[in-house]
Amino acid sequence: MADVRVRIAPSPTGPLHIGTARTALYNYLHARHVGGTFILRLEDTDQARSSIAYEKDILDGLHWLGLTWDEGPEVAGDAAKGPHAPYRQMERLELYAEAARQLLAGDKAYPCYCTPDELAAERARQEAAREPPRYWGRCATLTQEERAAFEAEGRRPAIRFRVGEGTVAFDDTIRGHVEIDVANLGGDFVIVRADGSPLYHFVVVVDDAEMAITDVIRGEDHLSNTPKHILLFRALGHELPRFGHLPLILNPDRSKMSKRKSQTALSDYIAQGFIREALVNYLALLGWATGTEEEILSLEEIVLRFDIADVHKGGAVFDRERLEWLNGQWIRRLSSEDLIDRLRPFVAAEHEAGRIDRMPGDEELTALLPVVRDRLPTLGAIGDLAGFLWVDRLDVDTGVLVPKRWDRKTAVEGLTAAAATIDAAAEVAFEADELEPPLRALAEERGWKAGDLFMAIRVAVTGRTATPPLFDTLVALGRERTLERLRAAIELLERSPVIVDGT
RNA sequence: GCCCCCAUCGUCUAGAGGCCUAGGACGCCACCCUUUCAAGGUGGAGAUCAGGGGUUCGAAUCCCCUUGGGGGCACCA
Repeated sequence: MADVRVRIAPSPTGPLHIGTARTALYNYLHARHVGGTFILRLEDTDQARSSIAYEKDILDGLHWLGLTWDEGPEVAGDAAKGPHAPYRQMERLELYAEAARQLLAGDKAYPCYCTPDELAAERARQEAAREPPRYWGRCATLTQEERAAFEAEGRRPAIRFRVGEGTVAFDDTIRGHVEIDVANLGGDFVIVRADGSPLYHFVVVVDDAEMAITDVIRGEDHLSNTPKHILLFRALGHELPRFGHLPLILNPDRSKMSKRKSQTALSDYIAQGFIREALVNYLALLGWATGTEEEILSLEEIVLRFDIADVHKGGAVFDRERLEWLNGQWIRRLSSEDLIDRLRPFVAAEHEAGRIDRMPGDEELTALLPVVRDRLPTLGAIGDLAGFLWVDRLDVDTGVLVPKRWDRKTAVEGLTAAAATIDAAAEVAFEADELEPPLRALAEERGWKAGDLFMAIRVAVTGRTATPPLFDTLVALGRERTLERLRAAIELLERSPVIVDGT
C-alpha cells in the first residue's frame, strides 16, 4: 500500500478530546505502519466556536502524545509543512468557493432562499407529524424569476446540494459493506451558508480530495454521513478514498463519551500526571488488540503490529482504572532521570498551590525515587505520597497518632524512647540500616509490637498512616526534622485534652 | 419517527467451524512477601459466548429473526 495519505482533522472548538486523540493515533499508526503520510488539517469553519486557545491545546496535545505529522499548518512561526498548504480551512475559502461555483454551474447544487424560521417551522411540523426531519425541497425547482423575486426581497441564499435518488454503497475498511438509500439522507443539504461560509460536509470533501487523502479514518459518528460525502466526491469529479469508521469511546453507561459524564480533555489527563506512553498504549488498546497476550507496548511497538483491518467494530467503555494501572506500569519503566524530569513540574505545582513550603532538589528527588516509584499511579500523586517531606509545619491528627493497640500514655513513652534511640543511632550514621535494628530492639525490650512503634513514629513524622517505608522516610526527612517532629508529636499528645477513652 | 452500525466475564479483550469443560488483562476477593501503603508473587470468584431458530457430523465462530445498545438525520464539526 504505497502512497497512503491519512489525516486528522480536528476542529478547534474545544480542548483536544480523548476520542479525537485516539482517532489521530489510529491514523498515525496506519500511516506509519504502511509508510504513508500523516496530515493535520484544522477545521475551523465554525468561526463562532473556534478559538486560538483550543487550537493550541489540540496541537500541544498531539505533540505531547508524540504523533508528529508530516504535513500541517504553520504554527508559532514555523512554516506550514507540505505541498497542500494552507492546512487551515479558513485560509482555503477560495477553494470551496470554486467548488461551489462548479456544483452550481452543473446544477448539482442550487440556491435556497428558505429562512431559518421557515426551516424551523417545517421541522416542527414534521416532528409533530412524526415524520423524519428532511428538507422538503421547496427551492429545488425554483425558476429564474422566482429566484429573482426572493433576491428582490433581500433574501440571501444558502447553497444546497442535490442528493438525487438511488443508493450509495461502499466497503468500509473496518465495517465491511455498507449501503444506504439516498432517500434517508434528510433531503438536499446545505453546503454553503447564506453568509457565504462553507459547511463541514462540503469542506471535508473538497479538502480530502485536494489533499489526495486515500484513507479517511474517523469516528463511527460519521458513518451515516459518508453517503453525503461520497455523493459530493462524485459530483466534484473526484476519486473516492477508502473509508474506515472507528468504534466510539463510551461513557460507563455506553453512550458516546462526553464531557458531562467523563473526563474527556486530554489536557486534564496530562495535568493529573498520566504519561504519554500510558495514554498511547491505553488508547491503542481501546478498540484494537494485537491478538497476542502482550499489552504493555510502546508507540513504536504498536506501529509495527497495527493493522487497520484488525480494529474492532463495537464501542469501548473508557476504563480509567485500567489506564491508571498502565500508567503505573509505564512510570516504573522510566529511567530515573526521565522520571525526575517529569515529576518536577508536579512538585512545582504543589509548591505553587501552597501545599508544600519548599522545592526539593534533584539529588533529593533521586534519593527518593526507589521508594516512591512503585507507589505512583500518576505523577500527580507525588504530593500525596511525599509532600509531608517538604512542609515546614506538619498537621497531625491526635486520633491517628496513637496506634490501635496502644493508649496515649504508651504512645508518649514510645515516641520519647524512639526519639532517644534515633538520636543515638544517628551518632553512627543517619541511614535506614542503622535506624531499624535499634528501633526493633527497643520494641522488643518494651514488649511492643514493632509495627505499633513504627506506626506511631510514622504518623508523628508524616501525619499519615500510609507512607513509603519508614526508615527511608526518616532518612529523607533528615535527623533534625525527624527529631523535631517527634518532639512536636509528644508535646501534642501531652497537651491535648483526653477526650476519648481507652487513652 | 426514519436510516445505519454493533453485540464474548462488571470493564478492555483473545477467539476467523473441531485446539473452548471459552484464554489473558484491569477491577474484586484470599494467601504469600511485609513496619504502613504500594509494587511483586500465587490462587479464586466472575461469561449457559444477548435470546431464538437454522446450516453442519460438529458453532462463540456461518445465515435468519428477535431483543438490547449505540450513532446519524442542523445554514455544528
